[in-house]
Amino acid sequence: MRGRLDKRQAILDAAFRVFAEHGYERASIDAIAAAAGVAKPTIYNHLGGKENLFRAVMVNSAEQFNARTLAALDAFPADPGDPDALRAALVDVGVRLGGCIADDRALAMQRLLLAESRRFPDLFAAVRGSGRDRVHDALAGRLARLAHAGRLDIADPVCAADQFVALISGDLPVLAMMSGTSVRAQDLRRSVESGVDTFLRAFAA
Amino acid sequence: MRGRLDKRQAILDAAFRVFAEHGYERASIDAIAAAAGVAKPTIYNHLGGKENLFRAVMVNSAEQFNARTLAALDAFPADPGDPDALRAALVDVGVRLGGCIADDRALAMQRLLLAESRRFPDLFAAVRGSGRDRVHDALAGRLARLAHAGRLDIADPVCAADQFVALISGDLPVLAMMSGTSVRAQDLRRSVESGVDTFLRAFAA
DNA sequence: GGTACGTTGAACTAGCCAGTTCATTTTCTC
DNA sequence: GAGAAAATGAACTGGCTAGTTCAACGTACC
Repeated sequence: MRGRLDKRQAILDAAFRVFAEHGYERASIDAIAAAAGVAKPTIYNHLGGKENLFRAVMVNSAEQFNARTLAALDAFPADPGDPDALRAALVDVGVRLGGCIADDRALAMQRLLLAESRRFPDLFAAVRGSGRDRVHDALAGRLARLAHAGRLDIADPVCAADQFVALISGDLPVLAMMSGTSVRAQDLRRSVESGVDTFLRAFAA
Repeated sequence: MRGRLDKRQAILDAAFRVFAEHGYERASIDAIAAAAGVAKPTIYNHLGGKENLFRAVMVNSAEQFNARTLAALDAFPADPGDPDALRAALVDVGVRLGGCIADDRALAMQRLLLAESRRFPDLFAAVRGSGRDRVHDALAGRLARLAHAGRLDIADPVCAADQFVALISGDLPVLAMMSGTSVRAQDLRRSVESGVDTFLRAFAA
């Protein structure tokens, strides 16, 4: 590690923006340096080269995304009580979780990971190991607890967790990524509410 | 339209492969020409340039994908009869539909569309207008018919169609795209079966 | 203030690539 | 077979970019 921390962070932030805007190939180091307010050699001093820079940006971004997603699960109720409270609690968690998934930064990150998956196969492992699997495990644990409390009737909590996530977000993230637009809050909320309703029709005890 | 049809098709096929392998930026016209067995100027004669070529490849690919996906819905039963037959029929359709969605070519296409969505915003409209919306509409229509036949209890067929697709595929396609692997048939089948089971727990009459 | 380290702006290099040109060959149609 | 259109291989052009170099300047620490 060399150089000033504030320079390094400015580089990472700027690089994320430029990569998100132009994609890996068309994001030039010159543009990133200008956006970061540093000289081009400074980027090489700190991050070594374009590939390393991209890796650092992606790993950094994934860590933030995962932390936010796990934090969204802190709102998960151990036992919310009656069915109305259960629905409200699941909608709340769904909106929080869906908010993380559908966040513009998260979508930009995912699009970059998808676009560059062939060039950076190691990044998939980093993202999956540190994030998606842990989030789904944590969610499965919470669903199992609700089942144990007699609120849900679930045979396989891991599967139910996967389906909960699939139901609340549907294809909103992919469509937003493709269209280059943001997921609107009302669209997300509607998706979460109908997703939770379907989830409860299937799994409420 | 100039040139020989077989040359044009060879170019489109080869271009798809090279774009899928290397992404838009790193796919060189030289490489595409070599893969197609044509001279570089032939590509310019037929397709005009790299951007037009990419558009033609994507539109062509999306049309094939959409035709296949709509055809998968032809297996949808008007009224399969008893609950076991309904489940079996939905699993069959799910596997067919999921097979289209998770097909390697479809995943490659989607990854390219996602990666290049900012450069080619018009492609999203082409894909959405000709495909995804029609497929979901067709699926909603068939679900509504099952509801009318008293087999399903569905308030909103469009929403139910979206959720059916979300449940059967989950995040298998995205994970496959990110990891650069294929969706395994057994994984897809398991996802479809548990997805259909959840769907029926929620919506069976 | 002196020293060491980090940063800078400008210039450079080598490689890559989309698009173009052209004389020649091939293919197709009559 | 003749003529027109399509295709070819080779070479070229101009633009772009990752990475490098360097003298000079800026910053931090003692």
